[in-house]
Amino acid sequence: MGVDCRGVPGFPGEGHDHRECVGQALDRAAEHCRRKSLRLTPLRRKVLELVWIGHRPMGAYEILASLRHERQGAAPPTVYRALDFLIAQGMVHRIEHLNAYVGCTGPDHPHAGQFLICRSCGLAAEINDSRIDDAIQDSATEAGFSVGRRTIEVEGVCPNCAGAKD
Amino acid sequence: MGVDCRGVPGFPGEGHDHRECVGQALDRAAEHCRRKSLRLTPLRRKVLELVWIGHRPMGAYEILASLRHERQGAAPPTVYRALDFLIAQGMVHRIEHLNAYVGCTGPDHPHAGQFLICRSCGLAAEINDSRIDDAIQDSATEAGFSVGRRTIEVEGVCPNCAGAKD
DNA sequence: AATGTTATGTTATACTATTACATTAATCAG
DNA sequence: CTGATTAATGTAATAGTATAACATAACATT
Ligand SMILES: [Zn+2]
Ligand SMILES: [Zn+2]
Ligand SMILES: [Zn+2]
Ligand SMILES: [Zn+2]
Repeated sequence: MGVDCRGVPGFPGEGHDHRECVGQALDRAAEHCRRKSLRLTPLRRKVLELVWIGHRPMGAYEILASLRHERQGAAPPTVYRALDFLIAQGMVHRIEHLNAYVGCTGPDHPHAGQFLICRSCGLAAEINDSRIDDAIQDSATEAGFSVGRRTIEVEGVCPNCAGAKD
Repeated sequence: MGVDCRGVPGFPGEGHDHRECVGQALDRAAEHCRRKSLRLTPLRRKVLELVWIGHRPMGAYEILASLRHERQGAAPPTVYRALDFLIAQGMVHRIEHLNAYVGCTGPDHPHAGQFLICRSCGLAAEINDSRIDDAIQDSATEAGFSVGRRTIEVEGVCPNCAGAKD
């Protein structure tokens, strides 16, 4: 069934079964909400699906445009409120330097995502590497700084795109 | 003369001579431009000075408002163009998650800044810790990803503010 | 001075996000 | 089931951030 696009870290290969990939994300979200007695409403579910449509970060207004295909009256707050919920639940991360949003593969335990973002194809891979977290923690501690939310975003070229240059 | 606010890493203490601190930043900028035959125009110099006024990230429109005190016709492009120049020369960094800009202490060799940003007082300390860079580099390499620009922003509580709680 | 280049002025607009308040839908007590 | 309560969404307006496009001015080179 192609490459497992939930594999972290890594970029999804070309052949991966993306329908399955999105389906799993939606299933995880449903299960997560069920356990926490939260409401994965049709709107929230749809926004999550739209965020997952590619493995690339999507802008809020891009999501809004898609959403309007089936929900004609949707407005910015419609999307931003759904995103707020999904982010609070760890199902979506915000990429600061793109003002864009991307689905998270492992919402079970809270974490700030660490991202590799390809400048060529736009795909984003979430890596959650404890070495990076540890290095930040060590450095901050030496400065007497108590660490909260972290933003780790690395722009560069993914292996697929680097290979394509040959 | 108080704590040296150019010391990296670290947060400037209360007593540091900030006039001197800004003066040094402007001097470094002038020297940098002289060596590279770049023009540190009055506008660019003033914007750099405004960015340096606090050790806290400043928004573009906040800079614009200050700038207008002495340059009545200033408009958004006035500020953004100066910031573009200063960023390209490594004299200023952009803090993505605040949409704000902060002066860099070491523009000599190009680098992406790593920042500790206090959620209480707003001060930003630039740390450029090779351990963090190395961890990112290692992780990216294992994913086959070639690293370009990095965004490392850590929000938390600085030692001054943590101490103030007592 | 004539020319080409870089920087700035100026106006308008695009893009991103939030406020405020009205309405609807789900939950819960009785 | 009804009514009260809370949570979610609809809707309109606005705030905040950044850029496009073109004109003018300053600077550098010949
Ligand atoms: Zn994640
Ligand atoms: Zn790529
Ligand atoms: Zn720096
Ligand atoms: Zn502080």
